[in-house]
Amino acid sequence: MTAEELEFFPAASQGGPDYGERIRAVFEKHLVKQGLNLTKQRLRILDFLIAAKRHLELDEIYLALRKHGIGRATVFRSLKLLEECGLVDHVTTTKGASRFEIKLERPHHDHLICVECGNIQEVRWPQLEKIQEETCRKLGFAPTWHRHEIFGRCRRCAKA
Amino acid sequence: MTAEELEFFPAASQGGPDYGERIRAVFEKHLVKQGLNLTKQRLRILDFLIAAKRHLELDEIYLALRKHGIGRATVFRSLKLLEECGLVDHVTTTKGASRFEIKLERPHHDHLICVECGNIQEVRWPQLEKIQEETCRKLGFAPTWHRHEIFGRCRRCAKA
DNA sequence: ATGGATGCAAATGATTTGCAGAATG
DNA sequence: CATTCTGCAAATCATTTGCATCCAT
Repeated sequence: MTAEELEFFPAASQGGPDYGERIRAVFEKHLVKQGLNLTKQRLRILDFLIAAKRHLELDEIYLALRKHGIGRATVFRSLKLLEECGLVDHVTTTKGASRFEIKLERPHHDHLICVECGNIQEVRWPQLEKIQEETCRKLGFAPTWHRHEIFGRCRRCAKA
Repeated sequence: MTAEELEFFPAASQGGPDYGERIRAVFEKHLVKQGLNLTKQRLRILDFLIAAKRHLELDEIYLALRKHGIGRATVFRSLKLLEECGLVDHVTTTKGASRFEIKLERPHHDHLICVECGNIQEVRWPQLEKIQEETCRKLGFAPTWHRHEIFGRCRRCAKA
């Protein structure tokens, strides 16, 4: 396994200059195309996700923003819109709620999920992706997305 | 990718002589150890899973067996027991209910799930397993289980 | 004005649990 | 007899929707 084949990176690796602007532009474009509006609630939810730089549960977002009068349903519907335009992805955890993250300009990655502390570590496996694609092609299976999650105990929790 | 690296097999590849007997033996042993009993309901549920040779939803089992007076809760609790002793595994599908399958003596495999017809195709990726293990070791992550599912349209549905 | 957007509360759907009676060893 | 089991119904919990109202254009 070489360095190209295996790359780790923190969720915070996203960014660069004007990252937030680019994200908002994609969102607005999507909304306009659908005849929808970029409301302040939607913007606030998106900004919160960008700032978090990690996987958030719907309720984490809701609890943080309800002081601004934003309801759970709005968070839910905004996340849906954000997924529709490819800005956001979600991870279905074993038990409990899904976790959402910004994915624009972030390479595809898989997740190591600590069942102890809930922390999610990301890992890139370009080689695995290649094998998957080849397999699907051979089988005539047309993949739209995949989920590859390893559950266990992270370094810190494994020691404790 | 060689033949050893990539192996497909139908869910019905399980079996061989006395397969059902071996499964029942594992179950009974587990129950006895816990001071529990191998009741006729539990046996019926297990047998139904063995006979099915495919991924079943809890409700499929329930609907098939309720004519024998078996309740949903019993199916639920039996599946839990069967997972505890390693006889059964479940796949969390995108939407809807989990699907359960017998796993005794079946090699680990991943799933290609058709979002159109719900069919689940299985695939073995020994090479991928190896890479995963190595990565976890490097990161000090102690894996307990993983889930690797590709969603898309199967050959038949992709054509239609 | 008109259509989209929001928040609330209630519906949904899968999963899980409490409990009283039945079955088991 | 002392537990364990079971089925029912009801509780949970995340997710989703209906609806009256609010807001932006």
